[in-house]
Amino acid sequence: MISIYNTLTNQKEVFKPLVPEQVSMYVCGPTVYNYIHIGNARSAIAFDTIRRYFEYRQFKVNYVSNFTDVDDKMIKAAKENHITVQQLADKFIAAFMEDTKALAIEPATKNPKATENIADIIQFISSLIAKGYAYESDGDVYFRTRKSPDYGKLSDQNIDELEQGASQHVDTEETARKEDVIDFALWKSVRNDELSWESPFGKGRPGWHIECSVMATKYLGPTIDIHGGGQDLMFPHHENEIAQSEAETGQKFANYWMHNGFVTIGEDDEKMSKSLGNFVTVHDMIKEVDPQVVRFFMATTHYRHPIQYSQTNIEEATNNLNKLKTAFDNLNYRLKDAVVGSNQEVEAQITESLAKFESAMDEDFNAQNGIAVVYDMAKKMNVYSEAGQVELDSINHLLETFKNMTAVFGLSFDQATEDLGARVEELIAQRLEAKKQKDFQKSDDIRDQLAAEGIILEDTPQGTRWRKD
RNA sequence: GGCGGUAUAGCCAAGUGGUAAGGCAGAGGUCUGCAAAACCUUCAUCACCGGUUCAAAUCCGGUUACCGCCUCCA
Repeated sequence: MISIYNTLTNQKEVFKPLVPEQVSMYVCGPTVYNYIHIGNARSAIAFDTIRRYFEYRQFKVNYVSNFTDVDDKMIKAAKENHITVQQLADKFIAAFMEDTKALAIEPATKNPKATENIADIIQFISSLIAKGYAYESDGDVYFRTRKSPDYGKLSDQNIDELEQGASQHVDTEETARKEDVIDFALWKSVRNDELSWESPFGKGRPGWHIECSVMATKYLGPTIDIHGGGQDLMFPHHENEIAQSEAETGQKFANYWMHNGFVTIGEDDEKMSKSLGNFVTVHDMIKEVDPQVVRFFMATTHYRHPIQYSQTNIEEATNNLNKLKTAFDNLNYRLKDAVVGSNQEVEAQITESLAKFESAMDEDFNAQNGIAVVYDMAKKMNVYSEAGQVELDSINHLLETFKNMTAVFGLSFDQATEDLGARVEELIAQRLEAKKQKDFQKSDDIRDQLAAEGIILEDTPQGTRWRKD
């Protein structure tokens, strides 16, 4: 039984899917006007990990995540680069695919684009107008926020206080067209030659929030199981999505709302964001940091907690990941001398670890507790790899279980079957011979030489084990 | 001003009533020709004050500090 912390109710709730064994998830994706930054990556990793755990738990997951490929920022960036909005979008969608692949994020079931759903968006807006939830004003269309009876329920905001807050940040020209300052745009009129579409309300383009309502309901139905995104999207974006969607369908939009924490950066622990200009793109980061380390670091931090992206934390993650890799390799090395059969004690430990892992992850995807079980497994694997006699079935079972658990975090461990090459094999053999003759000077020289080439030799009772540095 | 979130060892970080998981770093030890890897041992009373309780990091009240949202942002 999986529990989820639901931002809508501010408490943990038992997850009950709309359809047994299935999960529909909608996660707000990026605006594709630049390379994604590590905050976007954090969100994608958090929800990918959640998705992977559902899949581990045998759920069939329908995971939809959009690309916002038309808005003011897109148009501005396209102009600056003297390319079309479409070309800009194509470029950064391709980059997104590349970056997320490096971070071992599974492709979404569907990545709809706003521009591919304009007809549905217009339809949705027309319907809201017909129902009295929206109104046209000088070519724009706005949502009547006050018609939404429980507006503010997600972010726990009071509509009157929002109104006060909103009045401090107004674009007077736009306000003049609104009935109420807290109304938000569904459709923005376009008067020049910018990217636009014809509509019953005139030439224009969709507002930001509407695309998610349209695409979520279109691809996943009027009610979805889980809607996710970064904490900063809670208000106004998700609040507005709820208002629009529930006005249109008359049904609850999403049963569970999940929001991931931020990435902070620098000594001040400051929130990283594009507007502050202190962001690191994934494109740049993975030139310097192993993407698997980043994946590990972010996936094993609790998704609701902030992540401090720092040199120290990345180094620590590197050490921890190496520890896991070493444990895997150490046990893997014993396959060659394992005897047929299985070990009851080891089997019992596996069963126990699995139960612990699952109860940890069932509890709102508590990755910290989950990874603690993985560390424990690694320790058991190391202990077993030093046993005098090891059993083939149990080694394989341990390795397989370890792989399954770590796969939830997007990690993969491969059996080292790589051929080192005849020259290296020969050197290892020479070192062994030198050791036999107690010519330690020579054996150490060979070890140092290989170490310089990135090949680490380790002596065990079963022979010389090697790994790449 | 409104709303929300944090505060646990040198660092990262679990833990919502029963006497502090785990990892990194550190110290000591075992194994090894020496290493490496690994294993073992060791390392905190939970921001502060007050209260409830047989019992609180965990509940209640208050204080302080930091962070986020309320405007584009994952």
